[in-house]
Amino acid sequence: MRYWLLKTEPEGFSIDDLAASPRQTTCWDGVRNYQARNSLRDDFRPGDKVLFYHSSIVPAAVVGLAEVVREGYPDPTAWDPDHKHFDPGATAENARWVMVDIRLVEKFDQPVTLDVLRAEPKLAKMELLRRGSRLSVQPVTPEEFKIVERLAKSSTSVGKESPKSAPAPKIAKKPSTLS
DNA sequence: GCCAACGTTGGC
DNA sequence: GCCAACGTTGGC
Repeated sequence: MRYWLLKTEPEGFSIDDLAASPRQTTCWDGVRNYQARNSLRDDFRPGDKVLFYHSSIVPAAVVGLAEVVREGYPDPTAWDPDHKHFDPGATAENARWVMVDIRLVEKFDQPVTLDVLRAEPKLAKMELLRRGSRLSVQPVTPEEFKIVERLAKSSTSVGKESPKSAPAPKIAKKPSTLS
C-alpha cells in the first residue's frame, strides 16, 4: 500500500465538500501536470492512503485522511471545452489526463498546519515542505504518514487549545467502489 | 497582492 | 535542443 498527499484549494473543493459528496467519494479530476498524472496513472491503487491538504489558505494544513477507491481512469473534463481545465490536446480517444476516485476516511478535529509540519524534524524531507514544491500529487512515506496522523491527534499543535467539541464523525463505511 | 519557484511554450 | 517569455502555484 502506498501513501500520498493531495492538494486542493478549499475554495474550489474542500474536505467538507468531500464529506458532503455521495458516499463521501469523489473523482479527483483537473490534474494537469505530467508528473502528477503519471503518479495517478501508474502508482495509485485502491487502498492507498491519502493526506488531504488545503492549500492557498491561511493556515495551509493537512485537514484529514482519504483513501483511494478507484485506480486511474480518463479524466473527461480534459476534453470538455466548457471546463476550466479544458485541454485542446485531449480527446475521448486519447485522454491524456487521468483521475482517480477517493473516499473520505476522516476529517481531523484539528488541522495539521504547515507550521506544525515544519516543526517536526522527522518530516524534514517531506516533499510538501521542500522549497518551491508545487506538485499537487505527492508521494508520502509510511513514516511521514504516521507522523502526520499522530500530529493530528496530539494536543501539541500550535494555536488554540480549544476544548474538544463533538468528536469528528468517524467515517469508515465499507463498500469499496463507486457505482 | 506580492513574488519566488517552477512548468510550459514557442521561436530560433 | 536551447532558452527567454509567459502563466501558474502557493506561502506569506
